[in-house]
Amino acid sequence: MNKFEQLLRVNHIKVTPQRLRIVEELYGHVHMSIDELYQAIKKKFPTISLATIYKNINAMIEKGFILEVQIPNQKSKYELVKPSHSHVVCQTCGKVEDITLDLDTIAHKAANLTHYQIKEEALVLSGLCPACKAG
Amino acid sequence: MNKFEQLLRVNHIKVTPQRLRIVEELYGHVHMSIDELYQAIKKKFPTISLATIYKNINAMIEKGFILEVQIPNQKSKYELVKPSHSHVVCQTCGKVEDITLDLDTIAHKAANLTHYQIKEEALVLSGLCPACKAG
DNA sequence: ATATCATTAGAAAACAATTATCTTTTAAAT
DNA sequence: ATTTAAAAGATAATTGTTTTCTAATGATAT
Ligand SMILES: [Mn+2]
Ligand SMILES: [Mn+2]
Ligand SMILES: [Zn+2]
Ligand SMILES: [Zn+2]
Repeated sequence: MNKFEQLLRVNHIKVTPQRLRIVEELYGHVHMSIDELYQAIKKKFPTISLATIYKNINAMIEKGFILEVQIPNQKSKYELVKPSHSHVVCQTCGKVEDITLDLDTIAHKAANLTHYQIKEEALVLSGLCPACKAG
Repeated sequence: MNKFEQLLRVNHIKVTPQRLRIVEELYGHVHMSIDELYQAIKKKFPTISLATIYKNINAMIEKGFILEVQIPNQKSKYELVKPSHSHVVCQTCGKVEDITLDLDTIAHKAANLTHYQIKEEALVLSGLCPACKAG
């Protein structure tokens, strides 16, 4: 049993070929929008329905092993859950990359200032990637 | 000439009663979704069209004096541009608050790690507000 | 103040994104 | 192998956003 099949079983979600391809795609591409997923999966799975993508993405978010990443001026991307991290986005070419930054200090400061109990942090930094900066 | 009228003129956008109400509402409520704006403005302006809200919000974003704030599990909110700041959101009641945090260190670290030129930062912290934490 | 012109508001239609419904198929447990 | 609940796929319905068109209005010049 491969790791993607395991991922689905561990999360008590039935293993189907469509779901396996979704997690395989996300593993390979890291961040994908609904439509990017749909287009990618259609190549090997021409009959898949867009509704299947939506339903499964929502189910997987519900189960907690994939995550929505909101990006300014783009459709949301989805990714497999992994250790908490932030994102940098290129305003020119749209590329999205992971970056690990320690937000603990910031989060504590925020908790002290607002008296909120902070549970999640979402940081997106936008700018120019090395390629677009040069070109 | 009041400050809202000025805000529109300074940004080279024609002053209309509908636009004045939009910026007045945003000034009063700080963060509002399209629909919250629509409902609020309809009270004093029953004939306003939803398309007018959309068109004006987009125009004002274009001009650069209002800003979209993306929030997990909520529709985007819009606010008048003011000094850069972050947001805390209550996962229970949905309340959104401003918080001023210094992200410069983080942004520089990110620039060094990724070689991106960072131009904007969007940080949203989610958790429980004091009221929901207690109740 | 009035006339002019470009822009905007409003209404409706068009378009896009997402969710719900229904039937057939399929995964997995017995 | 049989059974059963869940999922896929197709489609319709819903929701969200943009476009189009015409009448109204704000800005500018007279
Ligand atoms: Mn990521
Ligand atoms: Mn704000
Ligand atoms: Zn780039
Ligand atoms: Zn709350």
